[in-house]
Amino acid sequence: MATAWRLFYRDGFRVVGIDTILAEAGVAKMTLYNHFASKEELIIAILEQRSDEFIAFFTTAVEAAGRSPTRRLLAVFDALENWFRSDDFKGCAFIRALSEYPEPSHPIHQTAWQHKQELKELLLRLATEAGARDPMALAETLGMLINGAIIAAHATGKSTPASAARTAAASLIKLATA
Amino acid sequence: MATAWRLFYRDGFRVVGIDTILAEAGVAKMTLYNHFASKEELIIAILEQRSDEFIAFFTTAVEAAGRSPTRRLLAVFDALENWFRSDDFKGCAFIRALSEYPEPSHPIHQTAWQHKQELKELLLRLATEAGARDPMALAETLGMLINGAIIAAHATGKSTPASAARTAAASLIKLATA
DNA sequence: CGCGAAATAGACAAATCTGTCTATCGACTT
DNA sequence: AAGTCGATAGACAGATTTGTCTATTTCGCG
Repeated sequence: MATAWRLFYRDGFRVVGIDTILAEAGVAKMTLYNHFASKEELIIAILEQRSDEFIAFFTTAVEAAGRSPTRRLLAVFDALENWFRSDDFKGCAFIRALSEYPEPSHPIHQTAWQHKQELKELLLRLATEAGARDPMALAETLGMLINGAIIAAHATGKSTPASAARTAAASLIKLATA
Repeated sequence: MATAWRLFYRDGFRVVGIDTILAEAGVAKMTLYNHFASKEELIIAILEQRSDEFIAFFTTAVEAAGRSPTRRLLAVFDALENWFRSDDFKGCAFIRALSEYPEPSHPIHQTAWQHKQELKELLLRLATEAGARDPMALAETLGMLINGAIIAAHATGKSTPASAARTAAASLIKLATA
């Protein structure tokens, strides 16, 4: 699964074949198909695993930011910047999965979107902590800002979209809690 | 090219084969390859064509919004909502192209990103008109908001992200021009 | 030590992919 | 009316795709 993740994230879900993954991982084909019924199920399992790791990554950053609700919210954007700076950053696998499987009813599309919803729930909790007038609206707005920043960082290869998003987020938080 | 666009947008660039497009369009294979050297070139030509149409779509909406700079900026978000409401809306083909060809140096990736840059330049002009203190920063922030809204609208099938983004945009514009 | 379960290599099916090539046909122009 | 240029159908190459099947080997555990 580690090999599958690496290749999928590097090149894309559709373009990477089962054979390539198996050859690189040194695993026989039947071993894979004894654990997963199809490539689709493998992708879903990987996305679910990565979703947990990702939420944990942000949660850790939030917890390390102390108790100030605003600071905790902004910690998400600082974590974003660190992520953008990592060498193998190639955008968000979930956004990319949404795009590679554009049909909203597709299981992979839904799994990817579920992750985005979970992240929005984290933002919702933080927005509520911060005493926002409309926490749901604030969470959704910040979520959109985050996804937009990820796309910009991916295409440009720079981490600057994170701080731009952070600045905007700070303004929006201030307005929403004033 | 119309058929190619329809199928690519409906199902994805990688998943739709040349043969499928040709069969549906009633065009011979050599005709295609006399005009384009490869599938990649076809995709790039389509993206460039759609980019022009898209910029025109937003420009028209802006011009129809009158002369108030703020209203003109917000007209972009109203146009967004109309777009989300259309029946065959399946997200942004350019974001999807960025995801399907995740390598930033890939010609298709670059073409798709170029469109996003052109849209940002439109926003930059409007932000300058509006007298923003840092027009570039405002344009980039609004651009991120737009891309985030597109993703949310695609995954949920609803047009509500447009108005959420519009509200946030209105706040940010007010702050940036105060 | 031996048994059972799991992993392995590798052939195989059946379909699909992009791109090339040839030979025929049709339409437009001079 | 003849010649030219482009479109067409369709075969073809060569590679690749997911998933199945079989037969062998390896490993862990009692």
